[in-house]
Amino acid sequence: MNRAYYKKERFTLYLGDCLEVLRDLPENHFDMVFADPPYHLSNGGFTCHAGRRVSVNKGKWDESRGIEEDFEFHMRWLKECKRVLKPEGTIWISGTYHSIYACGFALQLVGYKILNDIIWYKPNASPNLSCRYFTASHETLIWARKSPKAKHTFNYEIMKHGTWHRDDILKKPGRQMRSVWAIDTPKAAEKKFGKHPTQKPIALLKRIILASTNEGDLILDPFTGSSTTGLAAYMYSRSFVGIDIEKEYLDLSIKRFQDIKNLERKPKLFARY
Amino acid sequence: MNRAYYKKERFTLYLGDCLEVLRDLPENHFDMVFADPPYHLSNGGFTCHAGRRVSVNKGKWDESRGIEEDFEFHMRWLKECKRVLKPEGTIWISGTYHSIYACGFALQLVGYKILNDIIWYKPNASPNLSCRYFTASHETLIWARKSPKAKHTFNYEIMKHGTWHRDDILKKPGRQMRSVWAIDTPKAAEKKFGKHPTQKPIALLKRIILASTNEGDLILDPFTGSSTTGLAAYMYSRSFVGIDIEKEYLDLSIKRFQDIKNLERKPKLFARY
DNA sequence: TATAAAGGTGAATCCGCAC
DNA sequence: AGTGCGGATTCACCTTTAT
Repeated sequence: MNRAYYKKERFTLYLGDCLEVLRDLPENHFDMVFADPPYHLSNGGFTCHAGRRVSVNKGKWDESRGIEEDFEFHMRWLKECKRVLKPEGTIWISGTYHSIYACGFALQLVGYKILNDIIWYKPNASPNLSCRYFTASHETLIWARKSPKAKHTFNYEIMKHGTWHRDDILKKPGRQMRSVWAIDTPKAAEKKFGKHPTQKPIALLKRIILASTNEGDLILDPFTGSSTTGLAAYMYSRSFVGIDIEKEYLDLSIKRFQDIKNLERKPKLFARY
Repeated sequence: MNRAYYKKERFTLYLGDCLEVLRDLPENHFDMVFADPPYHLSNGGFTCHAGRRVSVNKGKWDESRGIEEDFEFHMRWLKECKRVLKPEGTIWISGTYHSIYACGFALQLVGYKILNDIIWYKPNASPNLSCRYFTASHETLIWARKSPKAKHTFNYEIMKHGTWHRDDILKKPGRQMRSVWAIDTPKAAEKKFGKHPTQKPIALLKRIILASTNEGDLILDPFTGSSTTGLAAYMYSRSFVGIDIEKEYLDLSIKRFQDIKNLERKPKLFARY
């Protein structure tokens, strides 16, 4: 068993390759997985290597190879996550078009049942500078259940009657939560300890966790990055296990976790819903 | 060569299996393809057969078989569409989570380059009756180019400076068109000649056609249904070829096309942008 | 002290130009 | 013909200044 890189109360971090760490975790163990997998080789011509972005543009043959290799990778980690999920457990996957189609198709092939796809709309997205495309201003989240049969957690009333509409122009008060959410990308205040390229806003993870888990549940993030998932889990009295291959990001996670005590003094960030 | 089921001016319909009709069309011929492919066997437990929906629920083995068969089908029609597209041509694919991940991944494997994914948000979507999921209120559209190299058409200024904001709460006037569009589902007036299960609003197709084609361009819809694509193409002086395997839907298409003359008297439907 | 206006900064991609 | 650099593009944020 891998030794934890950091453990405090209900917040645990493992340093290492996600497939290797996952193999050592017990099966039927987690209530929910949130995963923001890396893009790898395909499409963008970049891969994440030792914390730096390295060009791997080797022409069309390699690009198509990259797509297939990405897909194999997604199949592998999705299978491992399925093993460690409880039968009634669910998984969230986030991504842009570079990765989400391979992920979503792999998810279906591995046997998960998709429950919803959710669109995170970013009202404050950056403009498109090339002026030859639409301005990318959303990410896709897929929510799926391990087993086609089991009964998943969905906190319908909290989603419906919470005060989400105060920050989300698309949520109508007292109406059902829909599949498109308007949430700003993180502002400077949320990034004060350092930057992670795909850092999610805490408001997004809070909504996900409140919707699909209960107090005391155990949540896993196999590509934890700066651990926004872990912070939201901790705030709502869930337990958390995060994995990342980059020590740099785990150190950033720890700084953010230790700062939660400061956040506690700001009631707005801890508003229940 | 298949004989056209209907042809008038720039509006042509073929009756038959889309793969067979596509095989008879010349290569490097079309400027744009819009496709709303069927779900087939997987996931929903339904298949479209002779105009009726037939249950094909045969348990898990068949479900997984269905996913793979769907994928093979998507690979086939996407390859055929690639052949008939001009090098600088683009393709739009629409779908919900049941089909869009298989389609998107097949698209990438076949060698298209994804340009954007667009979210069609439906402000007037139906509520979720089970109360165990988020309310599905969007569809996904993928926009991709045949060749990774060639230069595609994108009418940036029309998208940016058009009056879209009059009907779309997410479009800011004078700002770039973004990847999430708020457009209502078709009202009764748009369905007066009959119903098609996945009929799209004319406003959606008008935006797509104005964004990604020029006057006189040739547009193909291999699963044309009630031919909303064809109507929008005709209104904007593009040429159109539609294919469907259901005679019933082609007859509906013809009724709608012949009614365009009436629409012409209603300036609102013909507003340029 | 709060609100409003004004100016500088940064992000990603493509183009043309020089070599 | 490939490489590599600089410029252009847009819009939300952040900071500074003004009311």
